[in-house]
Amino acid sequence: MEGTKGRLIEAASQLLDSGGESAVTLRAVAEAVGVSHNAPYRHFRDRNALLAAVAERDLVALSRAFRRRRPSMDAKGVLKIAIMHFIAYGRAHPARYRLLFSGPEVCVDGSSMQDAARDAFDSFGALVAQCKRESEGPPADCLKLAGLIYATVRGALDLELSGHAKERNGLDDLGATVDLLLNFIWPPPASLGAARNSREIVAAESL
Amino acid sequence: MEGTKGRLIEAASQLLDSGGESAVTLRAVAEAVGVSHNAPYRHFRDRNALLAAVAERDLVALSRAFRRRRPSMDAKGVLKIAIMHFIAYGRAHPARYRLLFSGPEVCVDGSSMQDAARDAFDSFGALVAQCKRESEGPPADCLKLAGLIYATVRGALDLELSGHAKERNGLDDLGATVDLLLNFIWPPPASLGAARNSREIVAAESL
DNA sequence: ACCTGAACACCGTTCAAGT
DNA sequence: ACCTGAACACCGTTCAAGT
Repeated sequence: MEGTKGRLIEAASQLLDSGGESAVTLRAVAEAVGVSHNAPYRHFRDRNALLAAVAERDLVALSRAFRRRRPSMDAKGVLKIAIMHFIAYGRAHPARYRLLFSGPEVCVDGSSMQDAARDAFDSFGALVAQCKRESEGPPADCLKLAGLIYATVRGALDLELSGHAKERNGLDDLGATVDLLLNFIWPPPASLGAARNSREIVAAESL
Repeated sequence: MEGTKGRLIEAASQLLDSGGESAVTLRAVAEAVGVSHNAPYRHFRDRNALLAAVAERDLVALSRAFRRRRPSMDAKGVLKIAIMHFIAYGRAHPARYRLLFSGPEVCVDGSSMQDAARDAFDSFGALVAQCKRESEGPPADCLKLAGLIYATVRGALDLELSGHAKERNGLDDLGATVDLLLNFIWPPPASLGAARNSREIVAAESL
């Protein structure tokens, strides 16, 4: 983590947080680290490669969070915590979050960032698989289910970060939107008249 | 639509399609229209304002598509067509699509782009409301439902456009992902052993 | 192996004029 | 009201050297 390369990545991360992507100028990054304005070219092919390195580092951190064990919790709880961690990351570092998913501009083909993204999704998929094992679930393919949840969380978070999530379009409460989806997939125990048929009640008992 | 202003917007749109956002340089736009490199400043406050104008124009077109009447079709069919239209737009014009939702960078506060975005979502919400009226649905708030569907479609489409949707993460088929969600919300008629209880069968009859 | 300084082409933006 | 040309500060990138 020491060495100029690591410090360049760290400086770029901080500039993303403080000023957005447009503030991440190779010259500003270099100055923050204390090297000449083109020293970064000894460590990264170009500006996009530096941004990709930042993204990869965050993806690895997300993967690790998704894989964290929580012994005293059921699978659905673990999944929800993971989702909330993801949301918290996006809210705290919107510019970096956007970087992870900003298409081929940054995501140089064949880079290790692709691997990191795959790894993060796999870890997420494992959480969904565990839910499917523990709860009475729908007959849907587990992979498709993970993809659906992942897409919804990302979509709702993107909408919030772009300022398009307002009260008037039912997206003001990110947690509520995610809960709505999860409750469609794994209906919760009967309560408040939400139970509409015996299947749901049986599912509730089986918890 | 004639006049330099309209032609600047059109030129910017084409540059977005052909070269991505980084290709939309005020100088390139001006040259495409045949004016001097800073004539755009007579029509737009700065580069972001021009991009916002492109986004607003696309949002208006989307609104209109969402409001299009389709007399011989049930509400769920109309909703699915609207979603597919949205997806087709994103696939055909990825850079412009991304522009619609790229946060406060482009979306100048107080601009009419905000209004256009609200209008587009309202039109979409009306389609969902019609579905709720026609089909036996869940007890969820209609606005929240529209928000959930909107977020999922956007999330799945974003993932596809950024190249993160692969077969291995269950997001390779955008239509399938959307169907999966819609079938959770409004269970389809019994078929292929998908019906699990009487509620679903009753719902099927009521179509 | 890593860094520096000068240089090039390009860009957003401003300003003083022009019609 | 709309446009032009020159100018400024800034940026990514390259290159010839330096240690």
